[in-house]
Amino acid sequence: MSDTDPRATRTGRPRSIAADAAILEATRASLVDLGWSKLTMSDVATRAGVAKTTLYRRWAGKNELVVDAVAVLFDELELPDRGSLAADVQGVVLQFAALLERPEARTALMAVVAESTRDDSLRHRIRSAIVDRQKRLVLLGRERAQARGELRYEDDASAAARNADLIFDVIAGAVVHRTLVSAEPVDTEWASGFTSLLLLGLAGAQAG
Amino acid sequence: MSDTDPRATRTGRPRSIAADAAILEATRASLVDLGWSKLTMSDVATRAGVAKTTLYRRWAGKNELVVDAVAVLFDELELPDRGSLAADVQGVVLQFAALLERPEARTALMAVVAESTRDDSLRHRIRSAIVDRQKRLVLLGRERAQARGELRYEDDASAAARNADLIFDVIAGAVVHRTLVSAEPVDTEWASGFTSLLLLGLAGAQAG
DNA sequence: TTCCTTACGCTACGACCCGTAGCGTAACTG
DNA sequence: CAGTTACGCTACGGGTCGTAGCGTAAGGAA
Repeated sequence: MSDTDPRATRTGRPRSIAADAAILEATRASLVDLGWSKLTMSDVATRAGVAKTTLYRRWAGKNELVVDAVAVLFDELELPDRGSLAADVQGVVLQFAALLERPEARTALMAVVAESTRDDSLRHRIRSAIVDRQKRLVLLGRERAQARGELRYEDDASAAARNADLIFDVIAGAVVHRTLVSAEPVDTEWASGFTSLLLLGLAGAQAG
Repeated sequence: MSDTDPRATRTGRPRSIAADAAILEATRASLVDLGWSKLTMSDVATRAGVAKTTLYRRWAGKNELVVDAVAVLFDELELPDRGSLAADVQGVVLQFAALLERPEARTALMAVVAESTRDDSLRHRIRSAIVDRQKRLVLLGRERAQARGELRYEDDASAAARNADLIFDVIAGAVVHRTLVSAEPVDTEWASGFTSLLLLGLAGAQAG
């Protein structure tokens, strides 16, 4: 979570896992109250009832701390089988949108992505802690659609992977852009319009 | 640009427009060298050969300054008629992607969007300075496609507006997400795959 | 238990940036 | 000319950063 994690039987006093939980919780609370830019390490430490030095012993800085604090929110994402590809897409869109409604996610997500443009290790951390958690849903949804006969099984494995990446960027990108850039709500109506656009395409959606 | 702009014949020494240009140029340079998080007002002032107080006389802070500094990059966006809707979409995707290749845009865009989640006035500034510049292209592209007969003219004006907004979020969102979150290049191949997905839909693109 | 090792809380610190006030000077208007 | 506004410069209090140093707490090993 915080550092290299050699769970080998180490000697000495172990790190308090209660402190870990308290710090991440305090980080989310601080994000809600202050937002990304005004969040400070001192404030988080105070809220968590922990010394500031303890934070720096576990996280390199604000970026890494916030990524870990927000990552757990993405564990909530699920993809129950709603019976059809369209229903599954719409469901995941609304679920992701609900996540972006949370102020701690809104203010933190774009900020850490912005930082990651100049920090490779941060980008990898975001990928494994957040992005991969979302991409699972795309792969799962495709499998189901293929099993239902709604999508073909693809021959070329690398082409299939590229396609999954494409669809992931389209879905996640559209929801994020709608929510944070256009600052308009992702309601059922929008999700339904987006779904039919994704499934039928521009001309097809207009006809149907 | 910087403030309320009552171009009424004002008395006193006028603001140096040369300083404006130097400041915005210095801001972009500082973004390239330092990135968003390490950019400081003092640094920009020094680069521009201007007193720090001059910056604060024109911009409320780092957020507003960077938005204005980056906004001009979006003036480059154009939509030459490439003969078909598909070609126009692919063209605008590649053009937007090229813009996001510039380090000053990469590091600044997501950062100011993140800040805008807690600052309404900043959000409005981004909308008028950046977002609207992009949305023009969508409207223009749709007009052309309708003139070509590739898309229907829509009866309901509000539904048409919602549809344009949807398409805008899908295109811009996908490119941004691919570039900054997935951190993969938007090359001709990806743009072509995205275009056929957008036009034909999931099933259609797979068949074709 | 006693030693060894590591984590913790606390304090203090230099470095840096923020945003503003105050001043004298420069530039333009009527 | 006088009046008005912008500019450069300096200085300041307030805040955050990230680290060092210390004594203490909590585990494992002999």
